Amino acid sequence: MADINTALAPAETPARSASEEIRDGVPLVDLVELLFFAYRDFVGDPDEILAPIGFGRAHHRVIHFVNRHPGMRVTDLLEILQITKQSLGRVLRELVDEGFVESRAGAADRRQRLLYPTPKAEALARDFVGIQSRRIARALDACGPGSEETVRRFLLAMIDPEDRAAVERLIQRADRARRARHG
Amino acid sequence: MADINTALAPAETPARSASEEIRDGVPLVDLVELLFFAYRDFVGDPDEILAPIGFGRAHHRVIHFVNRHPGMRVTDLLEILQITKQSLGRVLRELVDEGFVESRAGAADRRQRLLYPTPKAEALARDFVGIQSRRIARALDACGPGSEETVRRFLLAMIDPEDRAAVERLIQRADRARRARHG
DNA sequence: GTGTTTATGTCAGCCATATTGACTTTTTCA
DNA sequence: TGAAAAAGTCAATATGGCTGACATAAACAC
Repeated sequence: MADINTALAPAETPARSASEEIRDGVPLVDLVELLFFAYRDFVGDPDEILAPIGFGRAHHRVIHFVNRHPGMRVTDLLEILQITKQSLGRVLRELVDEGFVESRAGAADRRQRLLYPTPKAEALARDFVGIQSRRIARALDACGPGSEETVRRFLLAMIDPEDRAAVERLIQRADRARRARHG
Repeated sequence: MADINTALAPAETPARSASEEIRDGVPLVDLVELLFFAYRDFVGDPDEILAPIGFGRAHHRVIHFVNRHPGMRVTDLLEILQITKQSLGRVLRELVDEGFVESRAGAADRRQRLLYPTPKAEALARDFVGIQSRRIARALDACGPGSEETVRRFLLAMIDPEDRAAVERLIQRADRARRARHG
């Protein structure tokens, strides 16, 4: 198992793998671990809301994306979550059965099932985004002014390049729709 | 289900929940989704390395932390991963059986089992950190100078306040040990 | 129009990772 | 000497994934 890091190291620098790289005083391996801990607590937030109603994190993800991007096709959701339709199937059926998600045939293409949140799901999704946004707002407060844009660019650039444009379009479309509703 | 966001809104601002908050032009909900996509791809990186050897993400996490913090107690690992000892048990047994982790009794307290990586695990861990560090380095390149420290502070502040000091100590101790080894 | 492709859904079986609860062994320590 | 701590184990269960096979309805291509 050859170490491709050392193999790629430029000749003029000392043999030092990317795992030992330090940038501006910050070892990158520290950021690897901090991202692990940050995400661990970030996804733990919705658990308090989910536990009483008997839903899990899979339900949280579906409710979030269906609420934020109403009218999304099943295929779109599969691509976002990167799971199989069989995996999504069970979760989605429960959400439809219990009145959190509505599935309507597409107007233009009636094969499609477009997914919409019910008022129950909208309330739940607001709570999810609320608790996670407050965590993010607190963290940005600790970073000084202008950090919002730095963090946004960092997270976007962390996404696989081939998916990045699609994610940007998805988010921009959702923001535009929200502005149209609320000003 | 009362919306505690609006309940907490200061009187002088319009009634706008945290889920609609915009800071410096960046809607916080965008950061919620970007963090989801960023982490999705970030944890996908090690899969390429794991698949051929029949290990999963649970094995990755254990190998990473045992390698980065050698001599860690089982209890420490349980607290970091926030799983039960029964869950860890199976994964750890596999890693010990296949010669990736060594478990030695503590010198001072012989009840403790201190965990050490074998050379095999060290090589694997270097590859894990390498591939994830390269993703982070690429992302930092997209953020301009000084973003390293902003991102570090952001991620640290995302961690639950009661765990933050422990995480900082853990990372600082590992960095000191690494400097002692490599200069 | 007929045939292929697409979007969706479903059945069946399986795997990885997590859980709770009960219990044991070894060792430390008051 | 007895309680408490660190670790390990057995059993049963839940969740959230997976592959493979197959079905249906609608769109589309020729």
